[in-house]
Amino acid sequence: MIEAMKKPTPARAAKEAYDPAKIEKKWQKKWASSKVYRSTESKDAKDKFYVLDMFPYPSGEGLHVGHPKGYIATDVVSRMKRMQGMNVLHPMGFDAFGLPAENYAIKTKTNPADSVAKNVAHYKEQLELLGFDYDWSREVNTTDPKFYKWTQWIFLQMFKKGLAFESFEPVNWCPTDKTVLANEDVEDGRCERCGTLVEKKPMRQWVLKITDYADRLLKDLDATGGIPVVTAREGKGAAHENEPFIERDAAVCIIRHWSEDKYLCVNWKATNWQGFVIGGIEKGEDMGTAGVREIQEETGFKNVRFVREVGKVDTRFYQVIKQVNRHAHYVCGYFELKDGERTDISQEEKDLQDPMWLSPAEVQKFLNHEDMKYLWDLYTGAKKQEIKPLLEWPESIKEAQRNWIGRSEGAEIDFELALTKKKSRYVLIHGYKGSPADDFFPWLKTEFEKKGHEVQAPALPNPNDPKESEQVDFILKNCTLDKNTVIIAHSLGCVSALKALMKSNKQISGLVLVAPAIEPNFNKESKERPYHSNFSWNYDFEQIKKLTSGRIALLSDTKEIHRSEYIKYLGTKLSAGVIEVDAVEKHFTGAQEPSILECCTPKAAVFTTRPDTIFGVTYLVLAPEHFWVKEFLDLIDNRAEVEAYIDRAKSKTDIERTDGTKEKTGVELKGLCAINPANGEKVPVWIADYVLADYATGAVMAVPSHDERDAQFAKVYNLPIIDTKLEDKEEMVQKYGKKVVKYKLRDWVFSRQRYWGEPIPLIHCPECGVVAVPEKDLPVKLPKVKFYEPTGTGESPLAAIDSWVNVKCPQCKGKAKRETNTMPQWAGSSWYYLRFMDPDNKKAFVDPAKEKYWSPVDLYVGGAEHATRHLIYARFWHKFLYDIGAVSGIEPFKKLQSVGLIMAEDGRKMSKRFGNVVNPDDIVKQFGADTLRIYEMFMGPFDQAIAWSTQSMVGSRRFIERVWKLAERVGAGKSSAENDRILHKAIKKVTDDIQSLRFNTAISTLMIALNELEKSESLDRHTLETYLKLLAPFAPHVTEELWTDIGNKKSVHVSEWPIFDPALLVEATATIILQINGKTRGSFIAPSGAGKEELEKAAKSAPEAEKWLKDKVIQRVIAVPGKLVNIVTA
RNA sequence: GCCGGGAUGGCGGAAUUGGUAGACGCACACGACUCAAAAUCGUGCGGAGUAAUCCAUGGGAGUUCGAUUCUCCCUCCCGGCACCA
Repeated sequence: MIEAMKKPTPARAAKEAYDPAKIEKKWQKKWASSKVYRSTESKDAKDKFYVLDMFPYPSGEGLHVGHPKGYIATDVVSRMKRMQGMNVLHPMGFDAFGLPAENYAIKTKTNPADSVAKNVAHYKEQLELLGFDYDWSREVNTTDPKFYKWTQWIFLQMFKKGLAFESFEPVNWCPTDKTVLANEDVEDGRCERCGTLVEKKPMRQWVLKITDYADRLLKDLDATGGIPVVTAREGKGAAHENEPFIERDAAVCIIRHWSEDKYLCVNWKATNWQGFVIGGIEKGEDMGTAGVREIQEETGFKNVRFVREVGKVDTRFYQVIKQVNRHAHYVCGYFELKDGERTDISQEEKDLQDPMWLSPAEVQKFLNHEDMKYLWDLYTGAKKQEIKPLLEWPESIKEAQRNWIGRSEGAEIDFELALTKKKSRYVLIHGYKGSPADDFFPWLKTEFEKKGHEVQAPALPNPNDPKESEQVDFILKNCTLDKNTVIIAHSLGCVSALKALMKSNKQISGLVLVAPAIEPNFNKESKERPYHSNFSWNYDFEQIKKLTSGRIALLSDTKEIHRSEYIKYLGTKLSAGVIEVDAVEKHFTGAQEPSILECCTPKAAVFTTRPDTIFGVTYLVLAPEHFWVKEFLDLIDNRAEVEAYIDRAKSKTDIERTDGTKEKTGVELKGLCAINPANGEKVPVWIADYVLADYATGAVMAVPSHDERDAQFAKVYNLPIIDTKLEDKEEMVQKYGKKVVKYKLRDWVFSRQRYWGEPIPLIHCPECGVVAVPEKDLPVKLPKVKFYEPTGTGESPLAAIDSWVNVKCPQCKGKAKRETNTMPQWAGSSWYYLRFMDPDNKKAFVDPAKEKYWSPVDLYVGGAEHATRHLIYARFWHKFLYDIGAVSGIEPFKKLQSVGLIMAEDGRKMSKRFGNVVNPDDIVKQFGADTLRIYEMFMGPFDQAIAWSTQSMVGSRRFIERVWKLAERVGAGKSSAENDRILHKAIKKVTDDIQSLRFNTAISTLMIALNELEKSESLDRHTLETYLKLLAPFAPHVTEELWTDIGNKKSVHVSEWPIFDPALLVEATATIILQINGKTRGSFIAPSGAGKEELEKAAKSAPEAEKWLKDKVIQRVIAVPGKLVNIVTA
């Protein structure tokens, strides 16, 4: 064999030495000009395969060798899939809005638009050196107005659905980058970009309501995918009532005749929908009961029996009336009829459908919907229900998202707050024609007095013809208005009360307006009331807000629709909460109106996962920012101390506050107590910064005997710790609270006070409020500016550009101003994968047919660091787009693979800072792109972090050179069985390994095959071709060169991927391992098909057996055909 | 603290349902070629031992005829979450 190798008989003229510099550029140009890698929506029956990289953020530093690792992987997969005959979409683009580009621009004093263009060009050059098969005709760039027009469009859709709203809550502020940050942009209390400690600042911000999707984002991580073919619904559902698409989960009933092998099928006349009886599953029903009920109602058959569940189909359809995508399951059951006994069914039902009994063969023909066909196949056993996860994602990333969303189930329990010594004073003001003896007033007075409060309930003069000044003066004369007073006014009494308050100009504790009287000019059509002209109806809302510190509640009776508009109006003017309740009697005229008492009773809701420990509560802790702390500040005994603590907590950064190792601090709210609803016990109320304001209710019932943190706190402040027996959780929740689910996920703070981002397409109009920019005016282009440095004032630099800011209101055409905040870096990347499907569309962000064709992304490859940002944001946007019917699936990325980082040779991260960056351009120059590609894929398991080693690269280079030399040996001879065996072993392994992204073992297989082929006596053209095909995805240039050298005209990259033939692997004999007592002692050759007994016999006669079994008694022999024989001695 | 993933020669790693542990590659050593070197090709390469053989997949136990693989406990490393009630 060595002889043969030494004297090769080259059929092909010996080529000059392998020189990548010569061939790689050549092929890259050829591929580009011949457009081999262009993707179009295929007309033929090819399967599509959408493989995507997380598109790069082009920094000024360019690529280092770590960046292309993921791109090489997708390139390998896309090339194999293409050769396997699939219609491949493998695009590339650039994500370039946001802080890094802007900071780079500021540093280098170039306009971000210019530096981004330069960086993108550089990135592209570097990428092109590596021979990727990207379809560059589909390139997108998030900073291109043609692209961000649609980013803005999606934002507007969210705005219209109420998912984008203005918030004034404290947010994360980075003092270095001078912008707010989303929770996701904060790492360990520091700005993820610059490492500065983040401050909490209350600021006006645009926020996306991602929390509305928390539950679905969590649940769909574990959803099963069902059968994709069946789930892709063409139909539009629920166009009218007779439509058989059902919005809930529905029971599909396969019903067998009582004596014959026939099945009941129905034809819906209105829709020509042919299938089985189907009906929605009602709340509390299972599929069996729903089916039986539905069969009885629709067909009249009385004696139905549910036999077994058949299977499930995931159905999705577009709900025409509501214009949303819907998602439900058809759960199919098999039912039998005992007899033909039947009740009459309504004419209505008869008109809808024609029932008929069909034989199994007829059923199959009859069905005209794929879901029904599929369920029938499940019933007959022709198909098996295949349950795959909807998301084939690494467990670690799913887990990171679960942690981030942080669902916890628990209970909310109200604890009433009361002053221990001081009592409140309630001033009750009755309305028109009323008196303190009427309606709920006497009852309310008693209730307050029971609690020890003082009540003043004046009988106002001339209730039947009230005059403003008379009433106001009477109130001021007879009632005490001070910091301890709560005014409760009803109907017209609200007017008197407000006027009295304004005139007194005294600070009070709170104000409750029960069904307030409507201003006469609020609604011109409202009928004239006799008292209208007796009042002046001019309120100074700002003054009222000040005097009440905003502690105003407005009670609205849901039965009084005409009043609710006015109350809502008052609510906005007074920035007060409107509480809508069912009054006992209309307009709160019942003898008891508990909702009034309820809203006067201060209650703090606590969230707990341990309601079973409620009898162990020894104190209550509120977050320092808690609503009730502000409310009671005036009424407690140690105001100064408490205020000082609140100030201290405010000045702490989050990282200081949440440091669990520090001793806990807090202050008691002296003079205040909380009442445990379970035993009526009064416990002290504390504030402490270990309770977080923005998680759950910001209040905790402290059970030091069962909670470590509470115990620590109790120890510090000497609070009682009582051991208590545990109650039944469910029972406690039922009695004292309600079940709730809380999430750690916060809404997405979506605005940035920076220049380089998509402008938020909204306009602030003094008359109309916040108005969306009309879609026809999109995109709102980012203006070119000279100064784009952040201002630090909480406004973006855009605010200084008057010509841009000042616009006409699209609604009233009056003077208005643009929103000047911009979107965060993550906006464009939340949907870019959709734009690749249809990058030039001017009418829509993606054409629905193209979206349907390419979705979902079949393989998505990128860094694991995006687990809780990009990947959560994109899922959120996708689900939203699904809900409005803009995309067809509920998840964007089917299979996700994370790339392991490539570290520098010194084991640290590659960074300019450490001076350990390896540039791919240099590597390509020295070794060639094919070598770099093979090396990066061969380094180790793809998802594992690994250190770069330029020295180790020579192995990959040698490998290619040996292939190059092997090709010189190719002869015209026929293929040998030996070569076929070598190849087919490799075909199977390489195909499987690329499929499951185990590139390192795929390459090792190719190396093994090469070693074997080198030793093989003959090398025919077919063998070489097959080998080149297998290697082509990894080393596209050299394989293409060798491929054309042996006379092929078409590219190797569009040749057919070899198909594994197991018959070629069968060998006549197999090596069987001989073990004695489980230890390997030798081996012997046996015929491949040898049975257990044959093997046992052969093993016993093997020479090693003789040696090791001398003087031993054989106790047992285990023979595994094709593998081994183990002889066990006593 | 909770959750997820790991630990195999000098190094990167392989062993797809429990069946010859160390494939493939790097490094290293020796040999061939050469005046010489590089390149290339060949041979060797977990540890101990002349050898027979014994020991070895982070440590300890267990299940099994047989364990890198399964179960339990422990140590260490990486990643996510974290005063989340």
